[in-house]
Amino acid sequence: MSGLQAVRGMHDVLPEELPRWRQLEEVFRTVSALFGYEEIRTPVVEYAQLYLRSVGDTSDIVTKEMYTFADRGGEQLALRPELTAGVVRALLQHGLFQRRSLWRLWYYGAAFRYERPQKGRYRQFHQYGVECFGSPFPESDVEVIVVAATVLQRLGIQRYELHLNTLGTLQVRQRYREALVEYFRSVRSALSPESQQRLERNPLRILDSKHPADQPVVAQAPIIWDFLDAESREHFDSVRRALEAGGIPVVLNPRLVRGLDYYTHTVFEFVSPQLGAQNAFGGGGRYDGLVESFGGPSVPAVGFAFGVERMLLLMTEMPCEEPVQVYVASQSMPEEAMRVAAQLRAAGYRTVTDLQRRSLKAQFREADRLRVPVVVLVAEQEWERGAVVVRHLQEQAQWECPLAELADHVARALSR
RNA sequence: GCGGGCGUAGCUCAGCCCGGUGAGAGCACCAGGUUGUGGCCCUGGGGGUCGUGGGUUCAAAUCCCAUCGCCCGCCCCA
Repeated sequence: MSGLQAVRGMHDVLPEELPRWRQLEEVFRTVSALFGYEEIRTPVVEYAQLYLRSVGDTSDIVTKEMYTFADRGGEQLALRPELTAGVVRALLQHGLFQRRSLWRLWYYGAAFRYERPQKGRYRQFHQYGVECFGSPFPESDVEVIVVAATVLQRLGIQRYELHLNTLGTLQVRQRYREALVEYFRSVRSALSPESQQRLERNPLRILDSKHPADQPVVAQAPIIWDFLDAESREHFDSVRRALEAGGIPVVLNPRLVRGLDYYTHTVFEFVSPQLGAQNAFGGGGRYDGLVESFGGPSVPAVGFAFGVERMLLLMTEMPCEEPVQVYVASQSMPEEAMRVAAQLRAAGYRTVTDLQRRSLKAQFREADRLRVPVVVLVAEQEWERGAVVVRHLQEQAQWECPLAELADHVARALSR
């Protein structure tokens, strides 16, 4: 391990990629607010057992992907592998469910999983998500999905599919699970080794196995839609109708199951073929039992999370934020140039000067490289009369201007 | 955690198979051509522990082993 190297799977965000990150973050904020969602921030570190109770102990996230460690007092802590558990913990710790029966919340931050890095899969990654606590009704499922779709629309991400399914109530899920186990046992030897293991621990996950051997077996497996009771069916149909009415196209996928144990009823995933093996860049669903499983009141909830790095992979346009507007070049007069630059900044123009005492030619080259529209040239000849030269690069036009009127002249040049 | 590919200048890569000619190209960067002015062109220049460590050899970027990192698939999931 070289000392000058970021930890495996963890990445720097260099200046040239930051405009994109900022654009994402701004869209998260404005869209959340548009729907009345409030931001919540929770610690990056939690007690490790928090995740055992929420994500489920059959999930690999908990069994082998968590960064855990003991602090100096011997407490087992964990870097958060996802953010929902921490949000629920915070809500309960501060008694927020006693103050209001409905909470619309959003979060944004880093999460950590100890996995083998791949395209779109990192050990430190970022999630943006929203959670709606307090409504058992399909309107809230729909609202949350519409928030997600609005975010994508504002970011110009278009080539994706929204996959939708239902897991039904806990009872439905239980009965379906039994039927699945029975079926997969009967064809056990045809399954991949990984899926044979999953059969005991988490049989639903076999459905979205990508292993070639599993494909034909999965295609013949029982379908959850045949197990839905009236309540589950009605909830599912209602969500579908509303999304259709809202002009949000969905792909119904009976084999979509989500990794985390706490989902009931609606589950959904945003997928894109551009991402390779990690083709899902966002997902969520309803988790009515989660709050209660923490020892809290019975509060229904729906939510989703986007993987920020995966969204970045889908964003083709690079927004250019706050480009420099004026370059103050000088003929061996760095101090005067700094004063002129200060004057322009005071007038509100984003302005830079040369800091390397380079030739005029080099300064103009730099201005051109920065795509600065206007160069102000400070040179002895004009300076003696209290003037400078204003040059408009693209139009190759330049004129002399008294120092006192510089801001006006720059304004005029910039408006061309 | 499992299987495979790859690490040579800031970037993209050639050289590696058949060890030995001064470690190269394009782009980028710097300077000059234009002693008050950019983009194009010309000329020159800076920059490399050939991922790291060990081994084989008279000699290793080149062969062998280990290790770290990246990429692809499985797993997992955002």
